[in-house]
Amino acid sequence: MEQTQALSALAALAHETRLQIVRLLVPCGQDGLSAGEIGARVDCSASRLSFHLSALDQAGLITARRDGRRVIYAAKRRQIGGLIHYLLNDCCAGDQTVSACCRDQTGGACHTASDAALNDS
Amino acid sequence: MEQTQALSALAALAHETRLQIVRLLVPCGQDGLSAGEIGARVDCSASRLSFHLSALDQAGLITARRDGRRVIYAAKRRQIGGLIHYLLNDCCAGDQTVSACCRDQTGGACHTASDAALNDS
DNA sequence: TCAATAGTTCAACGATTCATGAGTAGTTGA
DNA sequence: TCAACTACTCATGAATCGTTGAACTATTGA
Repeated sequence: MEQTQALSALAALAHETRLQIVRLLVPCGQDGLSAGEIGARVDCSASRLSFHLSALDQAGLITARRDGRRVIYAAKRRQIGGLIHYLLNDCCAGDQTVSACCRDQTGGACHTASDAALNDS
Repeated sequence: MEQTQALSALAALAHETRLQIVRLLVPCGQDGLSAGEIGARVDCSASRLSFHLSALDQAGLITARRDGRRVIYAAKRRQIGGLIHYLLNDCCAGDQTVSACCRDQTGGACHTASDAALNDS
């Protein structure tokens, strides 16, 4: 993933409704959900929903396909994984503390030897 | 990490200059860099830099401490790791495809059996 | 062909964010 | 105390984003 792509993906996710849409779509996999179903669960107007869906689409985080009179949206899980990979490896250069906290957040503690004594770095 | 916190962290990262600052600070760990050093490497005006640094600070992604006449900024790596953990586990519910693509992006291929045949979901 | 259904697009408005430059505040050394 | 240095705050104008409602397009079935 390139920086431009990552930036637009981050901007797309930095919105409550859109994050909620992604949260809904990921477990549905390729089957996805229709715009109407998403709208019913997300509770926003049709035009607003359409706006957010196209923002996610343009950011490359979801795909759209028509099925009769419905439009089905599905999460592009590989792209989402790619974004997380980018944050972890490109932006944080595979930093051990970041990786450790990414893997394990139970209790908010980090478990790498070198960071056991750190306050909140 | 809570949703509100994650949203502000995502919004903070969704900007080229701020992402660049994080990229600079993570490898420096607790030592961090002074505002002046960051400004020299990031190439933006002092006031703009200050604005971006305070945005990152408010989002909980960096810390500031004074050292003489300098102000030293350091990445809060645990928070950054927490954000990535949130994306992976809360938003994507630990989805296997997302996790696999997050771990391995070589060639852009995913390696879970169930997703080998998927196009780009 | 026509009505109903499912979604999208558009213009308009308000709110927020961004970049700039001027001015201000804290720290140091003479 | 004062000048130099380092960094922040504030006011401004421009640009972007988010929301709304009305109008539009595409599809289906009678």
